[in-house]
Amino acid sequence: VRTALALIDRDGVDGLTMRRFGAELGVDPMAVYYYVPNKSALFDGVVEAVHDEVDLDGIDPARGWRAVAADAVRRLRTVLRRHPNALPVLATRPVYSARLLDAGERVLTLVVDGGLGPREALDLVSCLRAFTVGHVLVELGGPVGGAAEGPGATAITGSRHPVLAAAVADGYDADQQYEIGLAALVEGFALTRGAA
Amino acid sequence: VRTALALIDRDGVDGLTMRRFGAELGVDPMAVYYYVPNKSALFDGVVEAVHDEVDLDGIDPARGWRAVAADAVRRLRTVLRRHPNALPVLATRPVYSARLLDAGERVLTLVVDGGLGPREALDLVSCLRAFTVGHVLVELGGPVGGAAEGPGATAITGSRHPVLAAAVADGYDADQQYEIGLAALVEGFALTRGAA
DNA sequence: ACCTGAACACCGTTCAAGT
DNA sequence: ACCTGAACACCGTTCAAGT
Repeated sequence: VRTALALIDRDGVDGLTMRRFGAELGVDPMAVYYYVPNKSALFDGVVEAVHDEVDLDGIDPARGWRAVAADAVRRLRTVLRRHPNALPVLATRPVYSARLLDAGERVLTLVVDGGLGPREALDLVSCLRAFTVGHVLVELGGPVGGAAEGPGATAITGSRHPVLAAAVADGYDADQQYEIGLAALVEGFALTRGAA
Repeated sequence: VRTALALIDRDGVDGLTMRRFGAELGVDPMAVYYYVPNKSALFDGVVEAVHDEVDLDGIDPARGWRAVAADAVRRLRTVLRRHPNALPVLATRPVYSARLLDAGERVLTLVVDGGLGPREALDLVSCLRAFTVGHVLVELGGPVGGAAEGPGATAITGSRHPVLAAAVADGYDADQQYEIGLAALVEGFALTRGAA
């Protein structure tokens, strides 16, 4: 599974091929099928492997649920950005393995220990997670300010897109925007669902 | 392009094949290449087609930027949910066509007319968009409360996942959770970046 | 200008066969 | 138990050829 992830990191999702995978392992391509039922299961393994990189240690519930939830999801973001090629797989494949369920429980427990009710914790973490995945998805898709690659790409023109141009005028920083959204989501949640 | 989207809606992303596409059009499979350079361009067309379904008419800036932004993104969500099979394509492919840029400008203009600065409008809409796409992505991936399909799927067990079990105890409603996150993001944005 | 069909270099997966 | 290799039914794309 580790080699599968490495292959995706290097060559993209389409670069992971049962044949290439076998070659990388120095083995007949079809030998893989003895250990893995099919390519789909291999992808599931990759999803788990990426999530395993998220380090939840050292998050202190005593700092309160806002800090806990924000930190947990920041760490997820860091890992996601480390594997840009694997992200489409992550975002697209729902995997309900015991390992992933355990990780979810762990995060929720931290947030609950930070002072939120179970239901509120789940809603908050789910929303933060959705925001994080979505944000990294567009960030890695290319800069919002145009400059996109490929044919058919169009740049922002001040005459045709005055508001967009004005918005992007003094730069565009994905990290900064992520923090803005993160803060808004957490504070807004406190406001509308608020506990302490 | 319309038939391409229909094919995806019916048979999934992998169901869209140049050969099948040609067949659906009642034409030699390879005739498609006269009109479209490659499959990638066809996908770009599909992304545009889906976005075109988002109806921005009748959103009244007079109701203020909060209502405008929330409504715009709710309408996006409705469209995304209408094309579950196309969503992975949407989420994954950045397309910077003139058409999509125009649509973005239009939304931003509405929000700015609703009383927000250009930069704030871009940050808010980007974050809302990321949240919306991410949320629909997990919603369509399957219910969070387990019940996932496929082998290796595990259910939540009260003993192993007490917090998760407690959180899901009285049901789980994706629409409701989306509205919670949406409200939190908008209100939190008002709080931290606030204009009127 | 528009379409055809053969061909090329790949896929994922199955399966009988080897050790 | 673990690996091989031929085979099957597909892919996307190119290209010479037809009308």
